Amino acid sequence: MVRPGGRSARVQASVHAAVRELASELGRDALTVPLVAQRAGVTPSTIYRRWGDLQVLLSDVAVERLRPDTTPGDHGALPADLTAWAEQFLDEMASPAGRAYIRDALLGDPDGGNAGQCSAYAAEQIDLVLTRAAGRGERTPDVETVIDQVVAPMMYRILFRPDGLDAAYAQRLVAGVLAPAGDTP
Amino acid sequence: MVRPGGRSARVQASVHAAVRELASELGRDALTVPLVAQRAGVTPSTIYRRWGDLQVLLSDVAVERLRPDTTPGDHGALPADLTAWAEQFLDEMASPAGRAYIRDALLGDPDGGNAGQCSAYAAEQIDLVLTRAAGRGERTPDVETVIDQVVAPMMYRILFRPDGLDAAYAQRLVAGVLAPAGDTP
DNA sequence: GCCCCAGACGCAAAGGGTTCGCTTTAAGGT
DNA sequence: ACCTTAAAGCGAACCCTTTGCGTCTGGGGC
Repeated sequence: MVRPGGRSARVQASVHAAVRELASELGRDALTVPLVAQRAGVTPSTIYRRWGDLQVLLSDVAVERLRPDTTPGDHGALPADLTAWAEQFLDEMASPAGRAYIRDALLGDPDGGNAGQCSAYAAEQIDLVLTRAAGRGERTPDVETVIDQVVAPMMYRILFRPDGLDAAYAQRLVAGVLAPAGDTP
Repeated sequence: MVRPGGRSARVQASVHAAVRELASELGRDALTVPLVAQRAGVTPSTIYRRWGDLQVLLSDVAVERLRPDTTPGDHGALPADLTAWAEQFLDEMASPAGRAYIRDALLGDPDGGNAGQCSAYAAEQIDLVLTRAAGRGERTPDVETVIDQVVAPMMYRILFRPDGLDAAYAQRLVAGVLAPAGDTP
């Protein structure tokens, strides 16, 4: 059990900070548990006991970094809102840093909880955009539909086909999910 | 440079075989480089030099296992062909073993080549199904469209949302990509 | 406000995985 | 048949990982 205000919390914060610092100083591949422990002012065994593995620790830190830090902008209409969000999402996730975080989040993930959290972040953002549009009286697709037809294709290509991803692709996906019926010849 | 018929090829085959054997005997998590090396009749340093890392080696083996071993069945019509293929794909990939292979393939993948190979396998199968349908005179969607709207959503859910995946989901995705226009109220 | 106890951390040693320089072998070309 | 070169074998040093035990923090009960 993690005690929110006690020593455990201090150790966790210190270790997470050490990971972020060292990752930016030495590069992600140079990280080792003893190195992180030293920077955090902690013994390696503490990290091994709490996280079990460097990959699990990196997964934890990655999920923190994948949490969106801004709410989707309001451009007055659903197509503009969703397009802007998708473009920003793709831009962040397709970058080398974004890819590394996604891989780390998926990697050291014993029960799939971290990956599920990432998906939940995107779902929240989309739900916010769709709810706002519905409040304006616009017809909106389902959140699941947007995830299937916009988020999933972007993620698939980020993970499996690193080439040829740009804002135009995000625009096409959004246009596809918002098109009521076959106006994409 | 890998010499196809020489000692390098024998070593590679021997190491790959050792990984498969030990993975089924001891479990995937019990694998270590020295263990694999001993079973393969090779020194550990050989594996480290060639693959650099246990994860890279596992990625190599995983891609081999993700290669489809059967050609998609011919059911006489595109909807039936594509549905059958998607159901089988989802079934194989969503299983615990399939998930483990996908993770391994993505993880130890320095340049993204292995992941790209996985995607290429699926694209080949889909292209075969679509080409056959086009030969019958049926109207067919683009391969890229099928990947975006069928393969990508399945993969996304396999990786990020381990729950609630069944054949019905695959059927819905295929129905969606084959529907000419908004007949999914 | 004090005491108690479960859980977490520090410490240190043993074991095993990883790296690296050097040597040896084998495949392919001349 | 010889030469060139890339890859594998070998061994030692280094570092990461694991584990048991003692100590300490901090929350809950009295």
